[in-house]
Amino acid sequence: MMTIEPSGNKRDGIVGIPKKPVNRTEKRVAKTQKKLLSAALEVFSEYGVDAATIDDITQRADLGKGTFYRHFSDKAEIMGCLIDHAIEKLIGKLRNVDPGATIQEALEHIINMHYQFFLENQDEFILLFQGRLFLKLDRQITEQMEEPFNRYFEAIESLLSPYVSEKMDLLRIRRFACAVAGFVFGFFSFAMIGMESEEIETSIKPLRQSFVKSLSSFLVQ
Amino acid sequence: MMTIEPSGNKRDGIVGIPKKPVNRTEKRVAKTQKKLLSAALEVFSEYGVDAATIDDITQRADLGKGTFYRHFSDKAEIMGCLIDHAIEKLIGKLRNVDPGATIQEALEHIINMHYQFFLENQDEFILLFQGRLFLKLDRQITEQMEEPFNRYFEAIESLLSPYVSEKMDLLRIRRFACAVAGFVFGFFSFAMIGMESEEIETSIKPLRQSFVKSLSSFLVQ
DNA sequence: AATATTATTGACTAAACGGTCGAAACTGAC
DNA sequence: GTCAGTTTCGACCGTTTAGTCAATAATATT
Repeated sequence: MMTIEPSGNKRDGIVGIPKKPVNRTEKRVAKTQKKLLSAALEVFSEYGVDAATIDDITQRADLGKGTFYRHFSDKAEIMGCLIDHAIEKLIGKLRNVDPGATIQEALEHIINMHYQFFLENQDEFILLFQGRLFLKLDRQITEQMEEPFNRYFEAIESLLSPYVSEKMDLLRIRRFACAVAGFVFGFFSFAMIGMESEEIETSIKPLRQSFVKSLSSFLVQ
Repeated sequence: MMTIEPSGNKRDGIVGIPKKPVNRTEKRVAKTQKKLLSAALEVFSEYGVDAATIDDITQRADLGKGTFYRHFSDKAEIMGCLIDHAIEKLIGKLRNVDPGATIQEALEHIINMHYQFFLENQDEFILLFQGRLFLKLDRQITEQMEEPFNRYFEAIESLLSPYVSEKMDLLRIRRFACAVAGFVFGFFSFAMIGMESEEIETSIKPLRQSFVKSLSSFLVQ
């Protein structure tokens, strides 16, 4: 009656339109998948992606081990789903910007949305940052991992393109995206061991202002 | 004749004064340890710390497996040595700053030295960044990992203390250190997938200038 | 209700890994 | 050269883990 589609479509179910389940079987399947995904997110952020085992995930999800393999081919695949999901959430936040905003306002919006996202979704923040590590690591995994990050870059690019002159090359925008992402990710990463969580909010404000000033001059110059 | 000292002193041998080996046995031991450390550094940065196995390390070092356990108690210990070493190298670069420099020059020096360090020691950069991940992860490992990072913070603090008023609280300096480290680490991390390596150098320059301006106003304000 | 289809289960297997230990190689002292 | 002390070696063992599969439970169809 209903067979779980092979590899390609699994991610679409999460990232794309969630296709309302119609009958009980589909509801059960959706529920199981959701349980697996949220259990994996917790476990990955607690133990680290590498240290986490399939048993950790299924035990936390209160499901049999075989069930995992009916939904995902391995740990890399479920991690890919989670990264996709997290990035899509972050991109969604970035998109709802006031169309009449100045460039400074747009920049502040970008940084604020990153800030908000990390505060609200610490697990996903940690996950994204773990994914970010695969730099020189195994090529297969790396290339698979980079794709959602590229979508993220493109989202920032399209958000800023209205503000820059048409002769503005993509390279500059990409540089900007790197700088913002690096600043925000990196700042929060370090802030988390360097200061208490309540201090982060007060300390980010003046720095953000200066950073926005720097960035806007970097963009128009 | 010569017994390898237990746990505590192993790190000193790397970080502190390297104590010249006098006889052939000590030379051999030093050489073995060096082989293990550089093999581990390569393997960690290629496969990731968690994915790397002891066999990976000893095979790359062309040594027997038992030899590893004669020098290090486990993977965490050898990683601790490598992180110590990398941070010490970075701190060393930070220290040789012109005593008569202005605050802007000092800030640029800090950023430049980070930049230089990462260009010259990509493996160690990746290693430090992997270490940075252990945020919510297992407490024991986390606390052990944070100690060298705190030394790093302190180095930046002492470097800047001459320039700020004596009423300047440590918290502000720590915030600054977080911002610099986050900016540099994060920028390079993202730059490595966002742009080609030759572009990084040209793109960091204008951004660094603006960043320095922001930071100095953040410090004096 | 009976049957078919699919999802779930968890015991099981094979492989991988961490860590050990006795043998062998190396070194220095005599 | 011999002997004692030390390092190195890699086969070995126990544990852990990824992945399988036959049995079972849940749902849909008739």
